Amino acid sequence: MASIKDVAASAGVSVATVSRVLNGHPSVSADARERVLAAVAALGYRPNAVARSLRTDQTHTLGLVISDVLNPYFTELARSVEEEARALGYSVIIGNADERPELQDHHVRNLLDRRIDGLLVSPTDGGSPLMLDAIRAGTPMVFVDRWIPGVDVPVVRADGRAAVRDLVAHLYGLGHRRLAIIAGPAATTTGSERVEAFRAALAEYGLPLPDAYIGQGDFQAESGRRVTEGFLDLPEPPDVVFAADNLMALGALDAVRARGLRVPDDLALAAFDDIPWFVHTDPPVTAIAQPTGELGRAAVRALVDRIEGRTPRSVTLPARLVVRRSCGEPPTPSPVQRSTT
Amino acid sequence: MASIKDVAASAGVSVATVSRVLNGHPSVSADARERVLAAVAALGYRPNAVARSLRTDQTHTLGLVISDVLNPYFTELARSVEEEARALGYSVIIGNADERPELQDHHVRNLLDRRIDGLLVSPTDGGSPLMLDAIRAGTPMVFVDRWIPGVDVPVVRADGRAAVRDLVAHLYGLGHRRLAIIAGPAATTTGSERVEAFRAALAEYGLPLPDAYIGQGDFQAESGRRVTEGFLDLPEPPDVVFAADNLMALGALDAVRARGLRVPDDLALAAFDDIPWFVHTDPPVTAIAQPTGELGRAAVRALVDRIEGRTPRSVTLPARLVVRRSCGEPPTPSPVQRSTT
DNA sequence: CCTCCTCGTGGAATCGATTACATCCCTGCG
DNA sequence: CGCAGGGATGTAATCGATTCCACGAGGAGG
Repeated sequence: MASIKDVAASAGVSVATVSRVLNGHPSVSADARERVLAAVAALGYRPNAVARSLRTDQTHTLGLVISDVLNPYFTELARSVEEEARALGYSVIIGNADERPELQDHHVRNLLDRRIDGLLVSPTDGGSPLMLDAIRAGTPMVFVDRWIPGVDVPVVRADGRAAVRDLVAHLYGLGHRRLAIIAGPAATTTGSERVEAFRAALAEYGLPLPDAYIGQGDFQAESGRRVTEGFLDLPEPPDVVFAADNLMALGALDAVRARGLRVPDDLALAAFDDIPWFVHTDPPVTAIAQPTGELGRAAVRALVDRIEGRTPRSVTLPARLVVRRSCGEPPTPSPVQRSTT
Repeated sequence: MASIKDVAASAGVSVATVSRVLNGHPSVSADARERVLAAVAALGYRPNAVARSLRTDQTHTLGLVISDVLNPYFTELARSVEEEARALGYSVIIGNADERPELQDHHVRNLLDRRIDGLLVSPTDGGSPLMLDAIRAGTPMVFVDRWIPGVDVPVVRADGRAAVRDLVAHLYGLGHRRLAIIAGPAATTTGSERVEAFRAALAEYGLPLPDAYIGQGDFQAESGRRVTEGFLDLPEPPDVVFAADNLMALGALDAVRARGLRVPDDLALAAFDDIPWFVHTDPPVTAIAQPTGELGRAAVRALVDRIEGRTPRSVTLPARLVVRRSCGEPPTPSPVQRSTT
């Protein structure tokens, strides 16, 4: 592969001049510029990004470590992150942690070794020593969706509290009184926050949230299935389960179906995170939708602000309830937004 | 960030010795090795992958350019690719082409500039000049899922012909005679092959495939919707539509639902690519399942073989029919595999 | 006891870019 | 006509690693 030296030789100039032409430096004669450009075209020369990065100490690359690529929510997030990054002149390397802290560390280490300019993380746990070190060392970082409490890193996320309150209102209106939740890992902020929001909303209606109605999941489908089976085996099973993410809702659906029971008649279901498939499941699933694309874009903007020396801001956007049929018919005629499809 | 020089200074040895220790070169005294390791630990030193790559001309990185990250099939593919690559000591940079040739070129160029060791591509079109040049220049490359005819690049893919035949047998057995297909872009191999396999299978039953029953889609949900509406507007609408990928099937479902019609009574539906959600849609969707994980792993192995100087092999694995309820009840009692859930 | 290897080690070149600094030439002004 | 200033260009240092080569010390064999 042709290098800058080959171009210089072919154009009859020095490498410095070639570099100047390529970087738009003003003081280059029209003649030299022309010859260089011709040589570049003739040789099909492309600058070696590796060499450039070594010299400039910039890779124009962002790292994105997400909890689970198979989760459509994170897929959409990754997509919007890449789009916005591309628009700002950055590439993105995605690391999939699969909800496993040691895999998350693997990716963080790998990305750091590659000298990415900044890191976007949706932490799988409360923060490994590695991650804490990276923050302390000043690695530009932004948390997205989930975060690690107690560290000074901007956070871009959705606030689901109002939507959870709307959901509980909706459920209460439909006559449900025994509400259960499939929680995410307590080590994640989204895992614990969603339970707290749910508990607070229930309290407003004087409803309890007994321990037996809090199932411990791990944001994966299998745990949703297991927890739901546990709920159904209870002497007094809940009327509704609220899954803290879409994959656990899928697992819950599996479990209900495997028992030959029906949603919402035997057990109602709602989920955090809305995805296109929820429109077409049997029945369509009532869910809390996050502004996923906007979160991804805002996260990139914050990170690039930090990288380029501006002051990044934390961003919190509201989530909203999308009522479908999985909690009972007909939906209460309320000001709450209805699904359009 | 500490460099190899800092380590050398702190250990009281030369950079050459540090490098030898780090790379497991044999001729280093136990004493020196110990001092170097201590210095590495004390400084928290991590080798700069950028510098190393410049010198060794290897990045230990694979590029993966896929057609659409939002398509669960490709997400699963990406995941298995990353897993296998990691197991073999490589990282993966994913580029999402969004079914747009110019975006595909953007990513190929970007990956080439970063001097990735090899490229895994699921081409969105018949091959841009850029891609053809890269192949000619000897870039290690492997096609996965889709490929470009006429070039000497190993292909890892699933053969769906037998499964399509099984599907047509199933449909015929249920009494369907007017079968239509939502095709993918003709410029992609999977786009045209699936139509051909469908046409061939229909011919075995003496059924025609009129042009009006071939809808041109682009593998995205919206096109599935549009094409399905066209079918429904026909003076003689089809009994069944077969969508060439899962997203167009989703669009078809949307279209049917928007008209207040029902699957399978008013229009039966089958899809190429099986995904977890198809179990829970209303009704569960009959689909052709590819061995996605195995495809991803085989593709990585082929590419790494090529990179490390061994001879890569093309791989073709069979797809299989998974019967559910979207084409009618009850499924014919046939030797064909039934969905277990 | 001398020579020859081998082992451990350091010095320095190298990968492909960017960029500070030096140089040269030309123009404009006093 | 001479000198200052600025534009165009080249030389060389630099980024952080790897690796070839040379060198010194020490052990083995004659």
